[in-house]
Amino acid sequence: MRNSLGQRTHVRRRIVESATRLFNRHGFASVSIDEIMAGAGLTRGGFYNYFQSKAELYAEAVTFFGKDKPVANGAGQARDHAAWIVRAYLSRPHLESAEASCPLIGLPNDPSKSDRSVREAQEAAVRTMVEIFEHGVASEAKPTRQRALALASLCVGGMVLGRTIEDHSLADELREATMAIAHQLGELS
Amino acid sequence: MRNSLGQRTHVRRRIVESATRLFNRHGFASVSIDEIMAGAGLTRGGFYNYFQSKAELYAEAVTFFGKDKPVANGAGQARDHAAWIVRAYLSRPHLESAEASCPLIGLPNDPSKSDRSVREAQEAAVRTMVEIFEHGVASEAKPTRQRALALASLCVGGMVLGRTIEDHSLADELREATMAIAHQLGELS
DNA sequence: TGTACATCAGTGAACGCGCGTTCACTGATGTAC
DNA sequence: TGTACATCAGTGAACGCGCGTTCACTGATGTAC
Repeated sequence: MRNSLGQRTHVRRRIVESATRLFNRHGFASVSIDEIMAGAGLTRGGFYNYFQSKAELYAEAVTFFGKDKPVANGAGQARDHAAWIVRAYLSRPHLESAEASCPLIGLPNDPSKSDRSVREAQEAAVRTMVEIFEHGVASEAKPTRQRALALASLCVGGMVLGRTIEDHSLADELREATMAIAHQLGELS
Repeated sequence: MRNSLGQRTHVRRRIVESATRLFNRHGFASVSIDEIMAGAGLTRGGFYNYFQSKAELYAEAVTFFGKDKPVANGAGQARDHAAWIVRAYLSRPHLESAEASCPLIGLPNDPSKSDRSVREAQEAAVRTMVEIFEHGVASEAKPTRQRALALASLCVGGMVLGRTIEDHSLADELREATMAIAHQLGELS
């Protein structure tokens, strides 16, 4: 199975995609390399042909969070795009989705034990999120940065809490209350 | 060392206190029974004289979160007490403290893998927090419940993000922005 | 009061399991001739 | 075009470690007499 460079690149991307899906949903510690590789259609041992460690892959998966989102570029330039993002972020599909998710929701419990690269990637993800909100908040809503920071807290907090609640009606109530306040905050609607 | 019932109760409380401190700070998975027992001045093996499993202890430690806080009873009846709580919750000491913390900040990454009792305890902690805010929000700030739910999201989200950020100036900025918006939200200041 | 025995909180070694990581091997593909 | 060999992506067994849990043991305290 000696594959060309194109094959290698393709396989590598499949691993990163599988990892992104799993890490963003379950967090660093709760995902095994076995699961990641199975998700990419491979077996455990091949992992180290592509990455030096689990932490390196995690950092790579998280680093690009947001970077490739449509809202982060192009179509996302409109000043009210924060509204769109908040609605998507705090939507029921995002709450319940087993697929797409945000890495900030499943942050490792104890970042102090993590690699430097892991922490840097997480921090960069936070900055990216805040920047997206900062550019997306209505320009007349000042101070813009303060609101962007609070929006980040609201979105992440709402999802963290929502995911721990099994009672669907309470989870929905929390999600919708958070969304309503977030919209007020950004003067988004 | 055959101790009286009073001794047993005392030792048991020491274990729970040690566990609360560690779980609230680091989360369920990142704390070992060794560490908990060392924190109580004992060794590993004795743990099962007091608890059936790590999950049972975690549930007990989390269940009483907020129940014994001064803000939750007595002095906390004043209508603006949410202001006091929010300030304490989003304070720099709480962000940086290695001691006191809130179990909701270090929620296990993957609650779906946890015991039923663990999830129920977490859910109860969320409800407690929301209730405290609901009673503490200024009565003229309506809808009270919606604001209480959003406050919970803000507080937890702010701390989760703040704890992942190493850059102190960014962490402080986020903390303060979140606090400012929270105060506006509860019409608290 | 003193002695023998029973109890049981606490100890620390050991077990089992999951998982990150390593490694010897395989077999399909590419290259040399 | 066909054959022999080299490469290396992928495999799966094995290793090492951490940690939850179990268990045989110890030794201080309480009780019976």
